[in-house]
Amino acid sequence: MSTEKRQNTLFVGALAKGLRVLRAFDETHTELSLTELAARTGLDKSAVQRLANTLHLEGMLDKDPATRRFRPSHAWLQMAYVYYWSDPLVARAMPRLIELSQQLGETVNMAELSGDHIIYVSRLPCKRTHFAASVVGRRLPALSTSAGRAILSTFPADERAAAVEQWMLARHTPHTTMDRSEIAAAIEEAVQQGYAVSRDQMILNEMAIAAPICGPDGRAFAAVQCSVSAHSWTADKIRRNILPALQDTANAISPGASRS
Amino acid sequence: MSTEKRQNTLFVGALAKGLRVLRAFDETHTELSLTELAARTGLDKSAVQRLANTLHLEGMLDKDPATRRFRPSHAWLQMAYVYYWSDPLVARAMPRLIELSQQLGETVNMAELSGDHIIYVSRLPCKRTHFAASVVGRRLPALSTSAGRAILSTFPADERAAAVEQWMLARHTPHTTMDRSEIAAAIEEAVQQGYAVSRDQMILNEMAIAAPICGPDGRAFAAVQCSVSAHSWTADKIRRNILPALQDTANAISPGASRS
DNA sequence: AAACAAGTATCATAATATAATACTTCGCCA
DNA sequence: TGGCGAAGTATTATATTATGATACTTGTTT
Repeated sequence: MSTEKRQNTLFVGALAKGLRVLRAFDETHTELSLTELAARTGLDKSAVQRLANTLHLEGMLDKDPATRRFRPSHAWLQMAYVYYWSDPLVARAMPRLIELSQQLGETVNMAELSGDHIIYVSRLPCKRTHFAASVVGRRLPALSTSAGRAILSTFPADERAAAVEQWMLARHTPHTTMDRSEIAAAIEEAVQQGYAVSRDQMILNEMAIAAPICGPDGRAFAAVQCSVSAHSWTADKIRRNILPALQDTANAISPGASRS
Repeated sequence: MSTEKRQNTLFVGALAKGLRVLRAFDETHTELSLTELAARTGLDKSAVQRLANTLHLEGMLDKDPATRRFRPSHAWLQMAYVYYWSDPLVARAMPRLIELSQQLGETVNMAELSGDHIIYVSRLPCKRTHFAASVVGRRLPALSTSAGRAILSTFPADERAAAVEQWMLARHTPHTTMDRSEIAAAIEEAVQQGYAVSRDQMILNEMAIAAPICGPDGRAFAAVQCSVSAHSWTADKIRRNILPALQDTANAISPGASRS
């Protein structure tokens, strides 16, 4: 794309284009034809033909013989499997997250910071919920999530300020906070309390509470989060019934804490 | 690799090599240096340098600035996220799997057939368990799993026979059944009963029971599975306490069944 | 049945991936 | 501390190979 990359002899354009084909698939584009791929990637029809064909032969894309449309293959799931083994936090956290979800009987998630987004790494749904809330790998703007705010609350003040100013925001519900000073206030509250609570940010009637998972330096890179329905919970009830176990779990996961 | 692919003008070698770099990572190789990548892929050092660098720039590989080693990035998780949206079975199954796991209080999985393997698509762990058993995307030889056998049990007799004969087997525990006639017998039992039970196949002291998720033609392509500890369960208790709900769930998920 | 759109195949051309090599940095052991 | 060796990084001439225009085939629509 940018000239720097193209000029660089250490950059393999064909590979980058292949990845662009893979990235053409998303939540709303789960099955794409050749021409749709060409349109979405901005690549030449012939190029897409060759790239998609290669990805198909290599098992990265399934092809419906009837419609000739491409879909993500099981290999996309396997990539997550390999990721899990590569992330030491997951192995450390999993047993405690399971315990927590059993104890609370409510949906428990773990999220990691990924640029200015958080990404859900582990999800243990306990209640029927909106599909997107039960699937790993989802990325959301960190500023709009309790997990992101909990993580940010462990950063030095200047970094917090920079993040609140610059990190992206996107409206997901009519009540998503788009006012950055409000977000700053929420984060400062999290700094004081050691946890973050949010409401109606991503889904209506969803309340979430998150506690940071801190490294030895006190800086968080992940958070344990619990989301509940506002129909059956209040902020106060959450603080009384969820917060203690949530915080214990986050602390137990934090590297530096004693083993099991 | 094979000459057919290389000769084909519709095959982009550079992309295939890039994928080979990605596939160099697995459970036991979660972090690789340039030279290790070259060794594992069989590619030239310079080629790996260019490919890995491209994957890094495109956000597919993280690079530890200190050790210069590459690791799978969060993008690997996002691929799973996109996969989930592309697989209609997942959306259909998720709420019922959650319900089932809550009802049973035991680990519930959904697996799909993928060649001669099954792949875990959804996992709802309820008890502390071995890490690999709590992570999606794991592929296991279908013949050695209750899910695989349950799926196979819905196939016509000749296909069952061919699978039992040809599909791969791998020893995972001292008790993994390596005798194909024993496996054939287990599958015939599943044909009669409509579900499959297995024991000690992948993990010692693990018992599993699986019911097929069938298409309108009666042929299964996935299964709901429940795994429990042999310390607290017997085959009989499983049949009494787990099977009914498990089968109801599998049937409810099967396309053609009435909605919700 | 005709017309069109989408998928597939072919090919000359030039762009670009290649791999040899040289350079730099890092870690190890004397 | 200093020097050796291995690993990572950068450069370049060469020819492999990706490109995209074009022609062909299929199958869908009106």
